[in-house]
Amino acid sequence: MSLAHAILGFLREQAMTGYELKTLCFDHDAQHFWTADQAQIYRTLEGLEKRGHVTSRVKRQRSRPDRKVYSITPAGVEELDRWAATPAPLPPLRDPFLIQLRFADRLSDEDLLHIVRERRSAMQQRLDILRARAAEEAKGAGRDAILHRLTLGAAMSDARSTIDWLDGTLETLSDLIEQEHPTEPGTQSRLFARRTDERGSTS
Amino acid sequence: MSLAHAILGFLREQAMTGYELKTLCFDHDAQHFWTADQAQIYRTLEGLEKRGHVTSRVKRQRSRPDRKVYSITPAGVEELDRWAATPAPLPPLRDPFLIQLRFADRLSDEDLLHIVRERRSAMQQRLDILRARAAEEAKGAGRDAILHRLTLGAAMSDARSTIDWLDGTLETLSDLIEQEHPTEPGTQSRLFARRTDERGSTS
DNA sequence: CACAAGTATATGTGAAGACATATACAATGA
DNA sequence: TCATTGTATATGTCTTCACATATACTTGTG
Repeated sequence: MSLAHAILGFLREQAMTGYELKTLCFDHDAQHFWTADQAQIYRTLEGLEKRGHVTSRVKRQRSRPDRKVYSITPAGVEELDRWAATPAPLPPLRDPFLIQLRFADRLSDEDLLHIVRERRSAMQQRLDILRARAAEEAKGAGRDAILHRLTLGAAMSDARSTIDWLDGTLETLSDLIEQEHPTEPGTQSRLFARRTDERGSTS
Repeated sequence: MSLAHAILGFLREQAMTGYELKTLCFDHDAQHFWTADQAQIYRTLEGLEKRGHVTSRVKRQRSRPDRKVYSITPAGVEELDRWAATPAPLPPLRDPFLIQLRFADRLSDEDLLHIVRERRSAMQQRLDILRARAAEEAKGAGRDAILHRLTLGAAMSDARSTIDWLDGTLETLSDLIEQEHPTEPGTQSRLFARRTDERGSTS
């Protein structure tokens, strides 16, 4: 269970509540490699406590709901290290967009180009966000900081290469469409308008 | 539900049984963009039949279990086209390996390099398989064939860029380790042995 | 001859994830 | 003052996916 180990990882850095794990860790730090639901986090914490990988103590608060602060146990640390050193199988290839593309032969030219362009723009947006985060966290030469930066780099490299592939795909498809029903010069439709920028935020 | 639409796509090309969908389609054609369990396929077919997107008729066989051949209905075709033209949200970034890397700061140098190298080799293997498939199916200039090749290209481009990132990561980590505890010339450990090939099958 | 592999469908079960909703109170802002 | 936002935990339910197992007959292999 990956989520459990991600939680152990964050708790090893600092004891925290479920709420903090969600808002500080999963919504920011881990955003580019693991996203998690609030409900899932709480239920996973329960499970970890049952297994003795974490412990909790409740802190009373007058003005707010009580905080249940979770700490990692030695058994939890051991489990995390064991898991982190065990090569995991590759995640299965599974992308709904590629299903769409695979079976897009009956789509109109407009719809076909549209879904690819939308995909590109969504990817560009993701890349922009990643770049912003990378710029923020550019400091630190310790092992931690370097590992953290490497994971960000993985996400960025992935987004970047996907965008490149989408651009190639767009060209292939444009050529195909043009070839299927050639237009006279001057009659060229807006469909084939070239992108104006290659890398910048397309927003 | 992506699986349902993938099934509709294959059935639009040809009426088939659940068994054929599994062995001919999902284990081969769709291997690089959607994998599916046999049980899932059968249950999804049931659901599609209830919704009127497919119909089935049973063919008696003396020597073998009966075949239940599924065909797509007009409603199914409509649903598929509608779905294929609707831009889907990006799949969430979620990779257990990046969790491992993010929290690998307490791993030994050996373990750290080991999981990255293992990952590289698994990716290389995936890429080799994809290349073999691309070589087999290099024919065809129709829309179908081109779209199919594009999806293969997506998977290959992804694997390739991941390998590049892993190579960069390996260098970063080697440098880091060397810097943390420098070795005298001649004492250099096997840890830092360079890869012998960049792109070929590392097997 | 025994055993494995291929053809074919189906069910049981459990984990993981997605989404909604309940509770409770404080501070902030329109 | 009324509504929203933030802090904080918890439960319910549904879908998707993964893994195991049952059934049944045939063909090929050692």
